[in-house]
Amino acid sequence: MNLMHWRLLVAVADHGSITAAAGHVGMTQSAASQAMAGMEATLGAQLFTREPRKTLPTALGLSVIEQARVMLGALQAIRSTVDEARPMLRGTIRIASFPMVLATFLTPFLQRFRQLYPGIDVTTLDVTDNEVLTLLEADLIDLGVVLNPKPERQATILGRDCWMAVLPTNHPLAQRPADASVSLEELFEQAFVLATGGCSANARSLGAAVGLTLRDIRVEVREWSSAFSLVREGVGVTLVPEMALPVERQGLRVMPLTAPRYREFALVGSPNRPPSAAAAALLKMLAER
Amino acid sequence: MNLMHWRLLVAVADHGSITAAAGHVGMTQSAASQAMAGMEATLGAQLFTREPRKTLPTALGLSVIEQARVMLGALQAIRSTVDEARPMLRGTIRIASFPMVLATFLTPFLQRFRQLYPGIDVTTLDVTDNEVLTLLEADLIDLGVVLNPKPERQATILGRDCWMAVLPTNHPLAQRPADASVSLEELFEQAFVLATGGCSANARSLGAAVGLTLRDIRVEVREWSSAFSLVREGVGVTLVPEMALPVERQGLRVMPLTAPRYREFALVGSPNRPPSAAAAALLKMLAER
DNA sequence: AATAATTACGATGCACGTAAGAATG
DNA sequence: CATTCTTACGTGCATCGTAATTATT
Repeated sequence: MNLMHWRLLVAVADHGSITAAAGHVGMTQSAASQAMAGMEATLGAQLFTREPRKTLPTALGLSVIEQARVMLGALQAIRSTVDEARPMLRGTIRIASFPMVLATFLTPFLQRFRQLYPGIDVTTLDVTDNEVLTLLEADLIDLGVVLNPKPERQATILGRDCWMAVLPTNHPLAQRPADASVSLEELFEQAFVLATGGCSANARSLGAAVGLTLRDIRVEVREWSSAFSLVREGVGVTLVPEMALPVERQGLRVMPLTAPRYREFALVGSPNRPPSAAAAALLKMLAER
Repeated sequence: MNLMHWRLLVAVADHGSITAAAGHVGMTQSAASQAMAGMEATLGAQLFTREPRKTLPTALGLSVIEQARVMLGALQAIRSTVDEARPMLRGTIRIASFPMVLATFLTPFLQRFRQLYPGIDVTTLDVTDNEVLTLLEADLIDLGVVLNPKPERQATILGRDCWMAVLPTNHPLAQRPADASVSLEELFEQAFVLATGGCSANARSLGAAVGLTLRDIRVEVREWSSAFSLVREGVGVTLVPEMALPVERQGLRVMPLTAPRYREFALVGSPNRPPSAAAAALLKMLAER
């Protein structure tokens, strides 16, 4: 009982003749006759009455045909689905992002994506946030991770994290109760260790956005981890994304901001051309996550 | 791409493993692996990603599986339909009716029925209306045609026809305009040819039902055709069912009754036992006609 | 080592086509 | 006599199973 046989069954019903149906599905009269006989034998019931000039469905045949159409419809739907998905089957996506984000958000997501779209090669570049913009502008990558995307740019949010104040345990502000917070204004008055994580979005830019400036920058470092050492040594306080916090926080007091500030990571496509089918699939999956 | 393969596809999705799915549908690992590879090759797209411990559907695979379930559902529906229809596949129905009805209503209907239920033998007996009742009562037949069934008896209407007055062309009442009618009262006053057609429902019983009696019965015959000859010869007028009218109406004036009277034919089952599956199928088909 | 998938290969069987036969109008 | 379905028979492809291979944990 092959699938072709169900097509044949419906064709016989539509044409009122095995011969005509056979021609329609590309079989011999003989093959069609045998196939129909075989189906009836398998089901153990007569589906058509053979009269000299025409073969018409029995009552049971009519029911069966109706459901056979459903079956064939589903089969056709499968074929359409596959054909429509064909552009997304193969392809390449180059994604640029900056350190931390790659490991924290992108990697687990891409693992799932690669599982769902095994034909699409996804390569990632680990650069700075400014370089992402350059690469996007030059169309050297398909997608890039940007921080705090402008609303006019269509961007898909990948995740966000919260800026946290980090102080030496013995710092006066660190003596507040367990669930206390610290305001950006207070923080900016302190001796400060400015860490950038290689990003242009850092404590300084965060302050600038609300008209605050750091009063007393003692050191400026690129690596977040360096900043934590300096804070432990009592050089100053610092402000870092939650994601960058170390597991070992001995000697550090981590406090939320009174008015929480976030940085959002989003994936954006090239500003110059629409995303490829592969990239579109990735963005769609991200949006539906 | 066999139907079993679609079952396999769904089973793989459900079990997350080709091996487990193979066992579930009764195949070897090898056969299953080959089958899946074959399906993917035929569709020209990868449906699963093979990882060492599990094989999970790709995005396309998920869509395909969804529709494959529809397909298999339809297939299962077909199997159920056939199984449920099995009692109606074979059987015997004996139907008793009386002349005219058999030819006019029953035969074309039974022709269609035999086409739709070729496994059911339908035999017909041609008897009088009284005999039908006797046969039904004695459970010697499955179905019988009765005239004007009592409402309390569950009966399926086969058809009806209209009582018509038949007069000699030169009869005084026959001189009325083309679309004129004649009342039962007028008719019963005339010299009358009483025809019965072998039925107990005839002009006399029709009159008795409304308190009229035939004033002047000149002849009483069994065959309708005999009555028409007598009317042509001017022996009297008669009242016959429309169905019984001859094609050749030379010398006859056929007029409707002023208050039309009908006789209804209906199929009823035995009053003692429920109808067989086969008989039920016939009654259902008649009711849905 | 254990589990899972793929590959190789031989065998079975099913479905097809050619061709002849039967039935019906 | 033409049309349609069925039967007979031989062939070929598809699919299956056994068993060996690969790959991963």
